[in-house]
Amino acid sequence: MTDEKKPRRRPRSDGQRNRENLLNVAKAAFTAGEVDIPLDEIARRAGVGIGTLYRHFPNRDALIEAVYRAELDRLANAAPVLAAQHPPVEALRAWMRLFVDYIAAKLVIAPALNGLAGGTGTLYAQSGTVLQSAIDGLVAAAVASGEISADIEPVDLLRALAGVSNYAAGPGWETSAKRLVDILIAGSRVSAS
Amino acid sequence: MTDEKKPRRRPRSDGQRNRENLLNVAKAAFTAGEVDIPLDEIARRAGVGIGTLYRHFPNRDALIEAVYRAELDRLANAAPVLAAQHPPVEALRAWMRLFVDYIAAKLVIAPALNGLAGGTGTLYAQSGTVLQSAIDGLVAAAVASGEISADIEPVDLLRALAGVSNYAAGPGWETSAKRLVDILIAGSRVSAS
DNA sequence: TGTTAAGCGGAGATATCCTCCGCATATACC
DNA sequence: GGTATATGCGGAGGATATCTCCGCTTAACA
Repeated sequence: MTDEKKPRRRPRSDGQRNRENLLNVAKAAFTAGEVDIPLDEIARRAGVGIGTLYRHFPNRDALIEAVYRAELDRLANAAPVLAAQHPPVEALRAWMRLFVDYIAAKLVIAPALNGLAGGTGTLYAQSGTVLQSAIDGLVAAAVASGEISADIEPVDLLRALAGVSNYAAGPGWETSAKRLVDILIAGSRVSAS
Repeated sequence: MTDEKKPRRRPRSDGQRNRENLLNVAKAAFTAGEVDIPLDEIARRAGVGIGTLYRHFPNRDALIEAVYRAELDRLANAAPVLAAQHPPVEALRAWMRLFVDYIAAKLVIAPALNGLAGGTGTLYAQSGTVLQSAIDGLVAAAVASGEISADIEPVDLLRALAGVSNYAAGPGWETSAKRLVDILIAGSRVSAS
C-alpha cells in the first residue's frame, strides 16, 4: 500500500502522438455524426493498429469520454471569464447559451453521450463534474446577488438543456434551446415564486 | 396501387400470445435496468426462438418502441382528464409531474430511449407524437387563459424533463425533477417576461 | 551504443445482431 | 371430423463489432 511514485521513464513520443491522432480522428468522426463508427475504422484512419487504440482507451466509452473531456474543460473555463464580464444573472444566461452552442456544434457530442447505454450515468458523473462546478459558481453568484431563488439545483439547469439536445433534430432547434434558457432563468428568479 | 384490404385470416392465437410474452419480458428487463440485454436472452426468457422475436420486431428499436408505446398512450390520455379537473396551468403542472413519475418508474424507460444511438430522433418523433399533442393541448389552454406566454414551444418542456431523466441516477433525483417542473412553469408565465 | 521497458499492431476469440428457410400448426372451408 | 394452406415457429449460421493476447519494434536512458 506504499503510495510511492516511481521515477518512471518519460512517456514515449510516438505514444503521445498516436494518442493525439486517435483523439482527433475520433472527434472528427463524432462531430460529423458518425456516432457508431467501428473502432477499427478509427484506428485505421489514425494510422495505428487496433491494439494501440485499445491500449490507450480500454473501451469505446473511455474513448468517447476522452474525446470531449477537453471541450468540457474549455466550456467550464469560460464560466469565470463570463462571470467577470457580466452581472451574475447575465453571466449565467450567457454561459447557458454557450453550452447550447457547444451542443449545437457537436463539441459536446450529445448523441455520443446518448450512445452509452447504461454507462451514461457513470460517464456523466465523471466528466460532468467540471461542468457542474462551473454552473455551481455562476448560480451561487446569482443567488448571492439576490436575483435568483436559493433552492435551485444548478445541475438541473444543465440537464434540462442537455435534454433538449437529445431529441433535437429539427432545424429550428437551436432557437428553441435558447428560448428554453430564458424560460429557465425567468423561472429561477426570486420574483417568480 | 389498389388499396384493397384483403379479408385476411384471423391472426393465430399462439402468435399473439408470443408477442405478448416478448413484450412483457422485455418490459420487465428494461424496467429492471437491463437495458442492453441481448435479444437472444429476451427470446429465451419468453420461451420462444430468436426467429420469432425478429418476426414480431424487425430490430431492437422496434421492440423498445413497442414496449413502452402503451405506456406513452396512457400518459397522453391522462392529459384531457387533468385538463377537465384543474385550471389550465395546474393541469399542465400536474401532467408534467405525472411525466416525471412515469420516467421515475421506468414506465417510459428513458435509458432505453437513450440506448438508441442515432435512432433516437426517429423513434421519438414517432412515439412522441402522442405526447406532443397531449402537452400541446395543455399549453394551448394555458395560453388561452392568458396565464402563459404564447411563444413557448410546448415540446421543449418535455424535452427538458426528459433531459433531467437522462442523467439522473442519484437518489434525490425525482425531487429535483419536480422542482424543475415548477421552474419551467414559472418561467413560462406571462408576468415573468 | 547497448539495455530495457514501453509501445506497436493485427490475428483471432467472443459476443451480438439479424437472415434464411424447412418444419409445425392454427385457421378456414368442406 | 378431416383436409388444405397460410401463418407462425425456431435455430443454425453469416456478418459485423468489441476486445485480448503476445511476439516484435523502438524510443528513452546510461
